[in-house]
Amino acid sequence: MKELRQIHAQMIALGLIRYTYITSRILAFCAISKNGDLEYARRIFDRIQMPTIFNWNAMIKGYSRSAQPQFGLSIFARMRAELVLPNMHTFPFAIKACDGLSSVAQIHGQVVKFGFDLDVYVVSSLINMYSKHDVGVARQVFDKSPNKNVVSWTSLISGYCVQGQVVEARKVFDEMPERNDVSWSAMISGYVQNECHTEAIELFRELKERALLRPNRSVLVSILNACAGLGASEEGRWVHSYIDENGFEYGLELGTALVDFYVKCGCVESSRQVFDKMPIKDVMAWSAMIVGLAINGHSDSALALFAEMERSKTKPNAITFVGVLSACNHGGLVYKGWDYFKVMSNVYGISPSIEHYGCMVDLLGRAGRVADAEQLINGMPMRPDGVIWGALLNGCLIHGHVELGERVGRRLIELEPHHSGRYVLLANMYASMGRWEGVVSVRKMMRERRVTAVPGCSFIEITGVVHRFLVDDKSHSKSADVFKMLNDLHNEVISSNYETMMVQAILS
DNA sequence: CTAGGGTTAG
Repeated sequence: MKELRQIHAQMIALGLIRYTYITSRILAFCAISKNGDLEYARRIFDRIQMPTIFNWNAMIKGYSRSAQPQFGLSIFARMRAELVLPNMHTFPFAIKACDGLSSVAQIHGQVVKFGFDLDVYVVSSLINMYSKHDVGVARQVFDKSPNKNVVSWTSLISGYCVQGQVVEARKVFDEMPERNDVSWSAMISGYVQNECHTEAIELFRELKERALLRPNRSVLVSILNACAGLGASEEGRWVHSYIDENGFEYGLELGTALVDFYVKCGCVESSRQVFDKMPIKDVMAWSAMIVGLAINGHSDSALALFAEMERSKTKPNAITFVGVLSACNHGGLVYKGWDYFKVMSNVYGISPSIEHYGCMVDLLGRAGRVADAEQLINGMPMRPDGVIWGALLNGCLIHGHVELGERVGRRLIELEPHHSGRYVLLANMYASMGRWEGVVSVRKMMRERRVTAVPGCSFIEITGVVHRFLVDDKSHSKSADVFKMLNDLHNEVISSNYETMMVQAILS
């Protein structure tokens, strides 16, 4: 871009600017290229007296992929006001610049008016844009269109997926006459976006077995997502070796997806190895690693990595601070947590979200500072949700603040009357204080409201077999060994003066 | 003379 500006300046100096063809090429590069400069393109564009359709299209395209696609529409409107005729290249980007259902419909009118409603490119753009707002309309356009190709089919799939209609999407996927890597990718990532992780992995296995297509990067990213959601470490590790064997680079998306996958499976070392190998790291990559260290209990490493991130001049965002604050939370670092909470808004201008408040309430509550936590909640700019009150109640439970706990617990139950865990927490608090009449009243309320406690369960995958454990579950073939191990661990914790350690952690 | 659509991380 720097070189281009120099060339452009020389052209102006030499009077070559009247060679409109070259100016057009420069304009197009600035507007469209990934390392271009849309503002600069706009300045060139504004000085052209009679822009050609090529110039107009370049500007519309540039804006349509920018942060303000609406400007693309206003360029299109200006173009029409100057009575310039659009061509087939104009519409895909004018459509992409639409921000709502009504603007799509208006552009659709223009498409019909100029007779481009048979063009596959234009039609699939329309289907894609309609499906973001109303997949029914997208379907109508699709059904009416005589020229369908793999792209229009794929647009319809992602449309259904965006609307949460995965079953419909799958029907379309099964019906389509031919599929390419993007269609597979759209269907698999659609499953993942709708939390249908198992279906995503099944479809991925089908793709592998058919061996028609090599999974592309976006498929791999989506599958890693699914593996992360399921804790399917075997499948994810397979993907990792596939990535290495096939020479895929640890780019931002794929690298971050790998980091996140390992983090969610609790393999902090593997995730750190991938992270360290990533040649370029952006906010998301740093955040994934920091959050990962934090949720796996490596508070010090998480905070050290945050310091490193600051040194690398990568600007942290709201998610980064979720990681930083939860690191403080897991490490019991109350004062540091407060400091970071202030740094977040004062230094980085990030206003705390409900998640950040959740971390702080949790942190204060666990440290026994329930009054401070309550004060923080009262000062929140947004309405506290169940997570916030739950964190406070948990603090009350740990530190025996029965009056506040009771108040919060009752409030929480009214806020989420069908959430069994809230009743259980309150009942546990009564039980811990020996207030059995309280326990009985909570149990009674649950019975009357027909709220049943969902037993907590956890999964672990060992050599491809998933083992499931419920509370007090003795059905597993090795359950005697499991309970013996638990008992040994419990005794070890008791004898190693665990409480003193906790108090030190909280006071540090 | 130049150019167009669908998938992709925290």
